[in-house]
Amino acid sequence: MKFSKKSEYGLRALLELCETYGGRVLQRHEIAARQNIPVEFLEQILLALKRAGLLASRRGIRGGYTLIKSPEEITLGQVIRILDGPLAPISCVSKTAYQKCSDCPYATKVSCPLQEAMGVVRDAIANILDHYTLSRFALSKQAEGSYAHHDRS
Amino acid sequence: MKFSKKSEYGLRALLELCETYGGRVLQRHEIAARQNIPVEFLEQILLALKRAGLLASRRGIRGGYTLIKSPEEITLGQVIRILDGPLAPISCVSKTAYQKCSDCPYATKVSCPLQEAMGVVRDAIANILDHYTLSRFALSKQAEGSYAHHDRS
DNA sequence: ACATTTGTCTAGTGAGTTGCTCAAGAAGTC
DNA sequence: GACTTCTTGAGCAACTCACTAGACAAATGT
Repeated sequence: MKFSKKSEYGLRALLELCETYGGRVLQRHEIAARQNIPVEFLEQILLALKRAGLLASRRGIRGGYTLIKSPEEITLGQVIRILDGPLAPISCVSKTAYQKCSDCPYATKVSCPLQEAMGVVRDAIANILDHYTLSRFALSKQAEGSYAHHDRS
Repeated sequence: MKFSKKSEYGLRALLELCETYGGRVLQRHEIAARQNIPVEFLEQILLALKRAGLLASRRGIRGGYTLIKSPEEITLGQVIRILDGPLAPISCVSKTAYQKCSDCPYATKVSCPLQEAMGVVRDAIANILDHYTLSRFALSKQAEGSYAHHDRS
């Protein structure tokens, strides 16, 4: 149940791009240096985000990347889906990439216990991540209190 | 962000063991056949659950596995942690397996945006899974309605 | 006693994923 | 047209996942 480095780097990169939103462009190496990310790997991530329509880019000496949508409009859920695929913990409960499980004996039945439980988890994750905007995300760069009640994990 | 087959199989196996709880033992091949799981793989899973104290076993011709704790006392969270490790989506927010992220520039700061966001996700997942008992899980074998509101995932 | 049937343990393995790296090319700028 | 940036694609070592295999230990039946 881990998110990949790709998502992590992507989100950290967007953090930088949020800061210069509306202003100047940022180059790969600037982002990479500030966020401590391998440049060549970061590049792939930025390209993916560009193809998904979040970023614009320019080549040449004054080139670089910019956010093309406002940080209010972008959610962590979007970004993670772009870089990591669907959020669902098992694919038979995914809304964006549903797949009937082949080996599960409940696949043909009316209800599946696993599907029931994992559906709840997926909804919870999606609910949080699809309402967590980049602007709120970038906010916690400066300050912040604590959150929610703490169980183990 | 997927759970492994190990967790899935483990939970499905426990579904069977719940049914005979307090009664007879179940053998690997019975569970495997009913739940459509490769026997030898299932074995590893059952052993792990045994070492964790959820199952007891007997060898020999009348041997097999039994649940040793009541389905009320076992949660999906426990099982998944045993088979898949910590629930936390990144290790710097794990309560059971915390690790300071080495490359993150916020690691030394007071707050990290990623940690903030992922902490919320972890709490949500843990909250659901640590309160979802095996008995409730086994319940949805017979019937069930739908749950929560549906966003994408 | 001894064969049979079960669980126990350790190691191996092929396929796929992750987290990068490299190199050649295309498009801007000066 | 030289230089700088993004763009594309391929490649690759290390690791994880989902199993598989085999030797061994204990319980039972005869």
